[in-house]
Amino acid sequence: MSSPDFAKLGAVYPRYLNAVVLHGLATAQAVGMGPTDLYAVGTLVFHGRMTSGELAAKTGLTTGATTRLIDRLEARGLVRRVPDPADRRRVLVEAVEAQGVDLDDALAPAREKLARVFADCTADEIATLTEHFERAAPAFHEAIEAIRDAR
Amino acid sequence: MSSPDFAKLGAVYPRYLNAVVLHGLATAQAVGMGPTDLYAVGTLVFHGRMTSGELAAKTGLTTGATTRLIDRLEARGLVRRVPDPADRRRVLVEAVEAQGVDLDDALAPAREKLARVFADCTADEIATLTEHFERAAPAFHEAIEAIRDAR
DNA sequence: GCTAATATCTGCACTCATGCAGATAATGTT
DNA sequence: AACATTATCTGCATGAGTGCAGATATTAGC
Repeated sequence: MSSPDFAKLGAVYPRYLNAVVLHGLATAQAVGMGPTDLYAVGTLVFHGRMTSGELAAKTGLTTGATTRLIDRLEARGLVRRVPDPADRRRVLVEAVEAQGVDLDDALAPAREKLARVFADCTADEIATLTEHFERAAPAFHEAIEAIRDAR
Repeated sequence: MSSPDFAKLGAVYPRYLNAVVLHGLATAQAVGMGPTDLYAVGTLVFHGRMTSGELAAKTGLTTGATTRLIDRLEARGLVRRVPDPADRRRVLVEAVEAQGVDLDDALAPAREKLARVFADCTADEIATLTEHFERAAPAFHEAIEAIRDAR
């Protein structure tokens, strides 16, 4: 068995990440969402319910701007405000499970085209890919923390 | 050999894509770039040099707004204007190969953490992943086209 | 050569997200 | 019970990105 071909990976991977990010931006634009809104929803989906203040910290916005952010997302039905029973000053924000229909429509092409890519894979390959995705996702989130802390 | 576990993939994959997009947004924000600027640079890197008008079509902006977009990117040194020798009305825009140092810094954490993920893979796994990235990138770009055309 | 069409650029105005500062409500502290 | 602290929200102002319409330069057609 030969050693891993990291050179080829290094050539392919940046273009791949680029494509994923571009697709994310195109999707957001298609449903009329700005980058902050997209980021906030993604953060809430990943980390789960959090307070308005925590969301402000994650996004780097002031608490005032975050209030407006939540207003926008709530108006779109992407997010829900839940009063914190333990501390009635606080507002918990959570992503609504059934995301908007328009968002679903915008993601349909990617779903279809990627399903075709995955369909050609063997069971072993799917297992390899799944494990990679499982490990890479936290790595990206750690990198996000590092970027934020560096500022 | 069992059949591919698409159920698990379906559970893991959206969170992974979410993480990639979030990281892209955080990176852009860290270097003070807006979503359009990020999208434009990514498009130029992927598709290579193109005219101002073509970039306008890709981004969905008017030609006027695109002029300002190119101004911003050029001021940052991310992009270069090249006069078209065949048609002197036209301006070709191309990504500068040596991207800004600050962008490189912002990507460093991701590089490091992902290198660790890839380091644990066998040569076969790297090959599987590389092939997937190679096939998925065009799929995302096709999806982008589909989203754009649908509007 | 003259006119029409095309590509990019510029002036102006507008929208929208955001920061800032103060207001309101709730909790903790003594 | 009074006061300080904390969390979210609101009013106002600002700035960045964008559309629109017209200007300029170049090419194509007759």
